[in-house]
Amino acid sequence: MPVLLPESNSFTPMLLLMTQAKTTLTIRDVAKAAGVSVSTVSRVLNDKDDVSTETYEKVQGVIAELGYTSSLAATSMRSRRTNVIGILVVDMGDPFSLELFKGIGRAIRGTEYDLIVYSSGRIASNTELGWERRHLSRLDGSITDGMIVVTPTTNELTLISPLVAIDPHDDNIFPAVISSNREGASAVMDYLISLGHRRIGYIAGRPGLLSTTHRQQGYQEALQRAGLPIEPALIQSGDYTRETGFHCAQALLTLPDPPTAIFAANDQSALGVIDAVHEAGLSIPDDVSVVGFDNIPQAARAIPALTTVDQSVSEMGYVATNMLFKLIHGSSLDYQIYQVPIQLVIRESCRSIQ
Amino acid sequence: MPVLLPESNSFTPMLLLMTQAKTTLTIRDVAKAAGVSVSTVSRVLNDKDDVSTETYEKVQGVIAELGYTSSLAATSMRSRRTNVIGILVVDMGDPFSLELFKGIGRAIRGTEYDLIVYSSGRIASNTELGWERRHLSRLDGSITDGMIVVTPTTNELTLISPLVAIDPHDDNIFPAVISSNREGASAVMDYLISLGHRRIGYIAGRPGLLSTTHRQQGYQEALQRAGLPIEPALIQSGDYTRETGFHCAQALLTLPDPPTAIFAANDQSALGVIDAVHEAGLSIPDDVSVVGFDNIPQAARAIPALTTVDQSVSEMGYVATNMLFKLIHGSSLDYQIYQVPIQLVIRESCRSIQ
DNA sequence: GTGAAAGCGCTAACAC
DNA sequence: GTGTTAGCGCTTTCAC
Repeated sequence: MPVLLPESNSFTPMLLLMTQAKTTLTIRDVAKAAGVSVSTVSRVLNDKDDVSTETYEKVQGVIAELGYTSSLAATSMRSRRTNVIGILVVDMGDPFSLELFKGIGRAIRGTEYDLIVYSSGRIASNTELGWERRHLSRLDGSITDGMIVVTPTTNELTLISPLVAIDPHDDNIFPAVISSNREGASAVMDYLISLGHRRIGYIAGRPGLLSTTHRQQGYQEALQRAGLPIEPALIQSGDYTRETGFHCAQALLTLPDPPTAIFAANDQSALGVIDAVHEAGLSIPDDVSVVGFDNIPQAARAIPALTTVDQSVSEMGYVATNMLFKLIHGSSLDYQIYQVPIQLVIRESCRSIQ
Repeated sequence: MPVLLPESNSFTPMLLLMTQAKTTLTIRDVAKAAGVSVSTVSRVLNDKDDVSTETYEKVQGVIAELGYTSSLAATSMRSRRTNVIGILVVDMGDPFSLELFKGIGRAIRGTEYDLIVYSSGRIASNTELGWERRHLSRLDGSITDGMIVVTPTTNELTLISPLVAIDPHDDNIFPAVISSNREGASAVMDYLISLGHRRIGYIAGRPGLLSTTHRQQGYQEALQRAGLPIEPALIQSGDYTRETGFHCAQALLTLPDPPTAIFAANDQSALGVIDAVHEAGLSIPDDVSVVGFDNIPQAARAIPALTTVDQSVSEMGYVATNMLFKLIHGSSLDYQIYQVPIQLVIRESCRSIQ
């Protein structure tokens, strides 16, 4: 509900035009004001050492006085180095990206680098193959010194500056930071199995996503390692939503031989499981143990009294940024692929059987 | 803990160099390949109508084949219109910015605009006066068609393209989106007072922040409106943290005549209040009613069974973006200042007195 | 130590 | 309809 304040009556951008009147301040303006040539100003801007102290200070004074800043566009075009790193994301608002930003923000703080997050509104072009490549080349080699890309396919990317991929879904040739979906799911299963559970229900993620596949792989691998059977009836195909989690859990609970534990592939479906357990008049963990998995610590921890798997996506952002710094700087990497560790947050939602 | 995968042994950027070998693809390459002039390619790129269908398709074919994308830097420099809007934030990772991104992402989705979030790592320059201006002019008038700025001071900003300010702390002359801190706090108090509470404790925010001042104003105004006294003993100076919230609440609860309700200025201090109430062996709401305030719905709602004030920062981002679109498009604004509505989420944490 | 001038990739006159 | 050309603001030789 828009609140119209007094001053807002039929606003026309008058004031705005006033403040916009000023034309862009260029290096020529600074040169003119300082009584030197543009090249001298450029030298001062880039801290070249062949400028006399006297001139340097005079120019710096003028720059400060005028409040001049070089245009990113012009600088980018002319020189390789911009001190800007870029992040390419599909959707600015999704939790994964947001979590990533935290880590990237942390990594960049205190450095001399600036950060540009680039995201396109044209959804059509985002589903279309090759959008990453197109957006990438818009920044790469001009505005940014290096890029972090959150995209499933990196194979077809060709670029000029260093790149670090976040959770690539192909055999990528770039340095990358990857999730521990399989390992995390395995760890959950090992834990449940160690508690004595033998029949463990699984609520899978949205079909088609790699996280779904990997988490389910972890589930199955752990069973196999423990010599337990993989029962199709215990595996419900979910979609990472609470509603579906609810229905899947109901299906599991009404099985002739219901599982003693349920493992949900993300926080939302875990919530659905909790709903279903309560609706069935059962209690956690007395009747059934419940575990959830999530990328984002806060999401997982927001569910009280539920054992969860944390896997910090923000850590992925942090590591990726530091890898990129190294690449830009020309140093060799400590690892080409970094797998973020997982953490099992154990609460009272699981009960030991016997 | 870094996980070194097999392929990561002493990695040197060999592969990378290979993929980086390709030099930037320019408009000239496309022109050459299509057998036309650069201006024709430019015309095709910008969908000018004076190109023959034949030529148009030939050029488009080459563009697609080569995977060419125009350089943002070059385009920005030459033409006013880039179809990119920029957001300037101090800290990429703070909850306020992240929440804003959600709304901005939502607003931009499906439009023809791209989004650039700009943030600087140089913390020193961020505390320094005028950083906004410097960063702004780096993008403004070159890369972006308009900007959204999250900064307390907007007075000294001069720019070329439209600007929308988020929660400016000065008498700004730009279109802005502002918080409802005062109104929200007032609404909470009206609610508590309507329940019959007369002695309401307040845990203030971090001194120096405008949100702190405004929320406290709301607290005091509501008391005055109701003809109730403002008792200094009931107002604790907090800092938006859980720990301080805890200590402040303890102080309130051990008063000779303790309040029947406590209003915490944010979600964290509300958590501290809950801790203190429980530690004192008291219960909510039987012994004391508790309310929390927060900008971010999720934060406030994450506290179970606590009445909270929501004020969606993401909504601020959404509205700001749409205001900016209008400005860029040259349309007049519906309002120059938009105040985001607040919402009281009432749960069982408050008890009616008498 | 400083200036003049070329040109980065692109767009927008202006020719033809 | 299409090509030629002059810059946008900047960095970087190359003179002086």
